[in-house]
Amino acid sequence: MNFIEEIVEKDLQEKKNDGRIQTRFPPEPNGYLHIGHVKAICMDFGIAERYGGVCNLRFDDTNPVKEDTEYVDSIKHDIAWLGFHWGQIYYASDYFQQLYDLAIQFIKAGKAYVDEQSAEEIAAQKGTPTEPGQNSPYRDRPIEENLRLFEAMQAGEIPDGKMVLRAKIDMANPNMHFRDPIMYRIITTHPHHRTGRQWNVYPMYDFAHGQSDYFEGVTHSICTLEFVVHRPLYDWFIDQFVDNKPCLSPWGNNYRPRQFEFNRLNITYTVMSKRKMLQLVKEGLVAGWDDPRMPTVCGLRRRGYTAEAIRTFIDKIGYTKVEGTIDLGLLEHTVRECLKEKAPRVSAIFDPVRLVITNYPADSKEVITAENIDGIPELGTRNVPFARELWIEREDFREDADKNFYRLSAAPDGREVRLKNAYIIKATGCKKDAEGNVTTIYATYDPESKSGTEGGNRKTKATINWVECDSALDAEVRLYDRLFAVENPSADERDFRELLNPDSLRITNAKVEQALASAQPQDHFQFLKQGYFVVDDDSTPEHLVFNRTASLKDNWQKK
RNA sequence: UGCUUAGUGGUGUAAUGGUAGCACUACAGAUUCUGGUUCUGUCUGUCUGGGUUCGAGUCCUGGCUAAGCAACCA
Repeated sequence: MNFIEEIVEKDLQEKKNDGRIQTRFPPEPNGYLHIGHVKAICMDFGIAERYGGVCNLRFDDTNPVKEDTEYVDSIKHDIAWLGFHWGQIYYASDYFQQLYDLAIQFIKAGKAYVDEQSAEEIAAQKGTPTEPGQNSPYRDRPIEENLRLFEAMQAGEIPDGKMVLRAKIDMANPNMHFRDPIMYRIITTHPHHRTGRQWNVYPMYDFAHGQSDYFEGVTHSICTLEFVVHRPLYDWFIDQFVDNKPCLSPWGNNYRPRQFEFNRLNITYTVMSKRKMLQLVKEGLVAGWDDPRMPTVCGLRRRGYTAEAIRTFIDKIGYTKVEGTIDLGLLEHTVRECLKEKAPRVSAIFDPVRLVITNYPADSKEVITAENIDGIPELGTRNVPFARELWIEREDFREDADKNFYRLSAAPDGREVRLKNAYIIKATGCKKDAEGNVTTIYATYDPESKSGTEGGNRKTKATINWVECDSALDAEVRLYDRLFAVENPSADERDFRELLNPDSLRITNAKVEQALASAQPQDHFQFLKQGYFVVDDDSTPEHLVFNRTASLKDNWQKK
């Protein structure tokens, strides 16, 4: 149980807010969801699910300069894909009229004023964390004038940037957010994606978020740690009108939303900033928001991460107030765990070299029945053609092998190697081209050693995989690796674009077994000894494309 | 030199005054028709000084360190 759940259980026991639990997930529709958002999603939706409450989806669309419906659609799609269910869909823009009316109330109560200074002047007066700020010369403007000017702002009579509405609080407050925060600014350059040109003034986050929570009846407004300093202001704004009669919330005068904060997610070798992701996309450093190297939900999905794996990962890392960085290795471990009992095993040869079994009849062919996953017969079987000529991995053969090399070799120790699901063979020699590269390997097989038969029970030091030459299919294989070359790109003083891993994508071709002809996008496979792969969205039966989700652990290569 | 938040193995997370545990990583061994998987074992930890207490990771107090906060972003 994490600390938020403890708070919720205590609130439930104390019957706070009539024992009601309501959360919200409040994305700004200005980018695609990433795995950091998933942590928040699992919290917001998870709390509601576990404690009999509801979690609504609320788009925090108070800045038309950055926001777009493109993002609204992708956000909804990604949440649903993750397996969560929202109650209602709301938009902060649903409350523009209520917020405007509320702002008028603030003005009438002498708690807000229209400032005509430039952004620079306001910033200069704000002071610093260690020095108090100074009052604006417009701070004590008469209420009637404030009212008239605010209405003029909304009427479109004032150009962008010429006036703002500020709360009149305390320019010397040690919390910078209390130094007369801006409540409203004028934006006429961009139409709003939902309200069009209806509004010329838009509320700032601090004046929109808490009030929206309040209008909706949110009980636990859960967010990340950078909002801790905003919490007193969140409470202050609500304090100013919470006792109004009639009550501005349908939930009554005893209801009160509360904000709680947890640590955001950081992962090694990646960035979790929407701004940086947008830059990678715009500058073509990745192929798009759904590039399989991106930490976005759509990127992870295209990479082959399952919703289950992502949710399990979030579950493992927990929620605290400690800011840290999670090992990318844990995410990879989680997806391997998830896929290992789901992904059918198939052969794919990345660097093929021909193997000829000289004592196997040239005109003969057989079909081997292989379990999709060894030891899990419920997952079915597939047919694998076998014949005299096979593709095997170049690195599975060495002319001169030492004792640490278990695989195929014509070395005089007479070693035997098993062909996965088939026969035991022994190398007899090889042919090389003028440069000395092996072009063909020759071997003999033991006809009595077929897998599943009595004679096949013999132990071999190694098993290698193969694809029969005639029936093999060609496939494009995209080998993805970590996006960044350094563990913590955000902490590096260099520009983050200089820190990209030059080997984050390697494209190669492979010979794959016939059974993959019918593979559909998003189908998961394990290429034996290579790793987990997923069929790319661009894949077609004529041009198969596989993305590497994660490699297999390899204790041998490491040495 | 302000306000806020936080310091438990390499990483993340438990222990709510009573044996510092779990997961990942690393290493070693066993098993294996994937050098995968599985199993077993090992290494490594309470930021620091003082105090309260029979007993402190936990409570009190001083210090140190880190992060966030000065957008007409959210």
